[in-house]
Amino acid sequence: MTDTTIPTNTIRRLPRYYHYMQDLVDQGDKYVTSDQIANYFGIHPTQVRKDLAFTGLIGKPKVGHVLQEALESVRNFLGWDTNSKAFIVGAGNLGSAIIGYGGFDVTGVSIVAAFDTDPDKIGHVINGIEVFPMRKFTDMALKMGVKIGIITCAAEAAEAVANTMVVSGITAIWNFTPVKPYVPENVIMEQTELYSSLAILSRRIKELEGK
Amino acid sequence: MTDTTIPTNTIRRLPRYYHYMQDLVDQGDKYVTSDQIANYFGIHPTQVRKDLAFTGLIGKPKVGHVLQEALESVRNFLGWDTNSKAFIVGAGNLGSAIIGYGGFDVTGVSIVAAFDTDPDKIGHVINGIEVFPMRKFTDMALKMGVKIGIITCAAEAAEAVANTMVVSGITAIWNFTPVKPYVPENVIMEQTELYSSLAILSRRIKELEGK
DNA sequence: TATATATTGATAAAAAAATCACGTAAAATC
DNA sequence: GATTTTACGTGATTTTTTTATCAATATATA
Repeated sequence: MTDTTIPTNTIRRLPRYYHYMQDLVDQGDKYVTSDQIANYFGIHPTQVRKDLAFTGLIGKPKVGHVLQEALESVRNFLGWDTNSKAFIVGAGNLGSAIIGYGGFDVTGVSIVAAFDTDPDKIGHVINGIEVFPMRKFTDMALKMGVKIGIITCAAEAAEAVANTMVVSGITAIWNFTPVKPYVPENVIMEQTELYSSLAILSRRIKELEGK
Repeated sequence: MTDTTIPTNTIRRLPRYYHYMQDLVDQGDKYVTSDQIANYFGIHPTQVRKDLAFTGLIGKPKVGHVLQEALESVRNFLGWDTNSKAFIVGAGNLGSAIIGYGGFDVTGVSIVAAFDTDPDKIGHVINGIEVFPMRKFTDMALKMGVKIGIITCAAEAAEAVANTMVVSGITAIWNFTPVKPYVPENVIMEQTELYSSLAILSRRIKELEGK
């Protein structure tokens, strides 16, 4: 319906609201106001309203939002209400951490198989997920209709892995390497660079010291 | 000198440029142009110029930048030229992944000790880093003058851990939990939420399907 | 039932970020 | 040596994002 693209920042903030609202439910609350959320995160109430409005949520004056409705609305908006399978390539430390993270359950994404080229890793089971040889990727992905691929291998291999993913019908890639693999336009790529966060930290420290 | 605050987005992009430029060096190049970087990342050349200008770098028309100079300039700007120690709290999957990541070397940050409350984890050595009981945190941090803290424990413990960090002289916190602990203003906090990335992915998939 | 209050959604204003456009400088070519 | 080309830096412009304002409305209270 809405043809406007959703700001990435909005999408980034919503999971936080979600988590906070879940906490409120757990402690027995039934309602939440935008001001409450804004206050908790130290951001502007109007921003929270705008963000929530994107999900189609409408609140009641003087009351705010019914938590259950709000949670559902965000869940639905983010696509967390449909289950989808993911393959992960790279069963090293980072891969294992992602596999074992557990926190993704709520997003409806479940990692169903891991892949690696290292013979020492193949055959192992991490948190219930088996590690298969990389050459089986395409076959299995096509057969199982997997659409999400996670890249946690070494940077040098990322380009090749991304290529394999594309030809295997993967339409969304979550890439943890600092490399930016070339993929067709219709493939969604989300890059999480661990050291860009560290960069912000060390830069801010430097700024502080300069004062 | 410059009293203007640096846009976070600039700081986030610079490590990517850095990595790309490092690759160019590795393949024997001596120079790089903004257009080259922009082209590689699919962004606007002016943006690259502006970003690099923040680091104080000035290029030569028709040539671009000497790679070695550019790398050094970025490194210096990001504070990657000074070594600093970090403590990590939570030696589970994610913590182990961060400890074993290795990619942080270039940033000058080195993780020197891990902490946990789980007796099963205490005493273990992960990638050369020993896991200490949490109660030793403050003592060790003060003694070693550690300024960076990384939180990879369970969300429920994050608030308490952050408090401990603050009283232990930590001035910069990298938080992987979805909780937003309260810290004094002078403490820098950088939040990496793994599932906010996943949120973007599943939302974009949904948008695509809607078309 | 009337009035006060809190919180909403919508719209306007401000701020920030990204892009464009232009003049300039170094190298390459003629 | 003159001309062309390429890439630079920077100020102006556009776009996007965030913040402020305000009328409307549901609840609580008198």
